Amino acid sequence: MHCPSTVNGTDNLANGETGRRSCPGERRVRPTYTSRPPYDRDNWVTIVRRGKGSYHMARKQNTSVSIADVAKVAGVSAQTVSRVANGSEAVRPATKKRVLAAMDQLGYRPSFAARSLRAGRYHIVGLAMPSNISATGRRIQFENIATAAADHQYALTLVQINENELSLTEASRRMESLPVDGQILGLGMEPYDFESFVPPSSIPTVIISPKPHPLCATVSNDQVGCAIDVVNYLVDKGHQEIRFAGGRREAPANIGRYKGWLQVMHDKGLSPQEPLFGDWTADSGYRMGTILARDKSCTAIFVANDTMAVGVIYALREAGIRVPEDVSVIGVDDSMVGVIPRLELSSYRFNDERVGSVAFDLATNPPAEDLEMPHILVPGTLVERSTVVPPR
Amino acid sequence: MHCPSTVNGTDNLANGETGRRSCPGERRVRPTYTSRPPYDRDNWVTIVRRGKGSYHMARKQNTSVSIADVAKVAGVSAQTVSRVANGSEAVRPATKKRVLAAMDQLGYRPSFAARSLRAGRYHIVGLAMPSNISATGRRIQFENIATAAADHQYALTLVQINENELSLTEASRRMESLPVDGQILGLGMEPYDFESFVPPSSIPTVIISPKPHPLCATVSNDQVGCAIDVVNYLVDKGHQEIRFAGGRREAPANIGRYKGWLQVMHDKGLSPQEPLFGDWTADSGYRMGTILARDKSCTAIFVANDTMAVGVIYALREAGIRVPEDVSVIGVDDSMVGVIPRLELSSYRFNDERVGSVAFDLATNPPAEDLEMPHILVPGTLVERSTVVPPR
DNA sequence: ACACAGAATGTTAACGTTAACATTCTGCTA
DNA sequence: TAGCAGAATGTTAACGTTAACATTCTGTGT
Repeated sequence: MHCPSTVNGTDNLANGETGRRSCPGERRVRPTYTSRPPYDRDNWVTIVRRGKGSYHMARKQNTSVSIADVAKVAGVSAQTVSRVANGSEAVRPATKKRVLAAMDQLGYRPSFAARSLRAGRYHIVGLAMPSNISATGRRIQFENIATAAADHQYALTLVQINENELSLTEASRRMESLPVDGQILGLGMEPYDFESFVPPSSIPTVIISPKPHPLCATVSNDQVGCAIDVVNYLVDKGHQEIRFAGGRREAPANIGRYKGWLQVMHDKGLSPQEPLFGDWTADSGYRMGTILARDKSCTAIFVANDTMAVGVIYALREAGIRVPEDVSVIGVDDSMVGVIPRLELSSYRFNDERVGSVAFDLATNPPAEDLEMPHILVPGTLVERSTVVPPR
Repeated sequence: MHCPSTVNGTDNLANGETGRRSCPGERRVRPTYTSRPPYDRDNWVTIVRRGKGSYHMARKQNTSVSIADVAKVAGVSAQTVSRVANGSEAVRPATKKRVLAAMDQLGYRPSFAARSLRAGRYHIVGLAMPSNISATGRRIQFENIATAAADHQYALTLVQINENELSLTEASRRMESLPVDGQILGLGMEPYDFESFVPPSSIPTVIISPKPHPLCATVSNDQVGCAIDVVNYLVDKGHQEIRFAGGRREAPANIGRYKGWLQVMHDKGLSPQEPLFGDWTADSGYRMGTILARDKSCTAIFVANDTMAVGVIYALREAGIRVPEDVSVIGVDDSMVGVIPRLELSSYRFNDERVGSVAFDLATNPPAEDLEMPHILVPGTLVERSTVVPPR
């Protein structure tokens, strides 16, 4: 993803000896620019300051210092250095001091590769995700897995999967060549090889999926449960004509929410009207809203995410329908807090933190060989704000 | 971040032999639930299905298969296996076939640890970020670094830094014990040890920072340049009374944008009115909007991000001031596309992709020892939409 | 001063891979 | 059919670390 190299005249200043390309307008400035108020945009200067003594020296012996080097300098055996490095008790204070001094002097850092070669473990979990991490849900999931890992002193290694080829097999294959103790596959959409995927024997595998998999542990937000809770809530408030405004038809999350809505409507003996489907954006919500505005009998709308819910509300209000006085609206995700002033959108908040920690847990501490594969659905909670009231 | 263990009665089904805790409401369901329309929320079933032959077999010899095992089975030397594994030409097709068969049979995977111990490289870059990755800007940065890494066949390892102790030294220390060839430190706020930080000699280090650092390469979006472009644009449209509605006072991004605004106002001989500051949220924008609504001479407002710009616009409109007819408003980030229907907010879009690729590039292919430390500011582009027009 | 227990330190080997060199094949030429 | 070049394969050693065992200290009690 390098910038097209339309390098303009003044730009060559930024091309270092390494041959790095720069983009038009990109510039290097001298270290002091922030303290020079009359910021001069066209006067690009190349900085000259360099590291001092210690840093420069350290760079010299860049070619990794090994435990043997430290041992030689400290006048002890490699094993003793290892003991000091690992905080063993059985080292005389005087020796320890000598070793620490030698480490410091040489800038010794234990080699991750050598350590994990011995240990057979990495203390890292891998996460495979599609490239557009930003999409709500995915992003939050990612963040929470990262947090769970950090809580357990694990690092997280990310493998980006091309949006267009969501294949569990491919994701897993790439992960296998990386230093990970377990892998979490969060591909969002159901990948085409979901059924046929066989997890590698070498690393525990968890799939983030609302659908169970015969050979892998799976974790997910409980989409159906979410819809059940939301629709029950609306019914409890007294609503009977509850419409469903969904997201992308084939999205697993959308399907789950739709199913839950349908089920409760049936269970309660209510007649579900034609569901609508959008594409998760506010615009598609707006479009559905214009249609829903014509349904005079409808008193509540369950929208499959908050972004679309905003669109629905705009459309309703433009059509002269008040929310919540005339029609109640509830979304999913609880993602609109602090984004739109004076909009207190009722919503459903998933427990992404829990999903992350369960996924991490299953990936690093997999169930025993002969146990069944867990399929865990994590419930969220309904967030009451002000867009749902009893019908008039 | 485990769930408090108020495990209820029915819940113990979910407690596997591994002693894993489950949360109330969490459940395991049988694999077939999605195809069982009358979804029964209270009937939790534990799945029993297990892997078949091949999978089970593979699990057996879990304790990693080495190159020597493959060699033995294939009746060749380890070196030959290595050659096959690395796609060397110099292997007779018949031999290659035997080796591949042996690999397949045993489920051989080369050991990352051993390989990188030999190679001295990992093909992984490390990224240190504060825990709340979601914050606009940071998230996008993250995503773009991940993409840049993927483009170069690198994986990305994330180290989360506690929001409350943003220390470059600490971040770097943790990174040093991980398998990374280079590190990118993106701590957001300026960490307290920015000045005193000495990068490790072992791995190339890049800081994402609008301020240069004497010992490290630095990359950043050009905040000052952004403001300069935006304010010049407003001036070109004919605006003279241009107010600034900023974000968190001490945030580096906010400071840069403020400085750029101030500079252009001075350069153009315009008199800058008192700047306002919020906290990046729509609510704070709304608050600033109510104040700005009282300034009758102001014709344009430069808001330091889009979220606040939305708040400002709401407040203005509620005060009966039309946007853009009476007052033009422009934000930064271009983050509101598709979020609010019918709002076409003019904005400034940073080139985060470029920042990510430059950061990655500097981390994996650092400038030669005796070169000056680069400090690179990446410009963005102004996005004209419909909230800026010439003043009446 | 001597024996001895236990602490401190050292030695060896192994983790899995591959570069560099060594050896053995293969097919071809004279 | 010997000789040979070059292809195919094998052997050795090293990457940096640490578990397991071996050795050497140290101080204490006689």
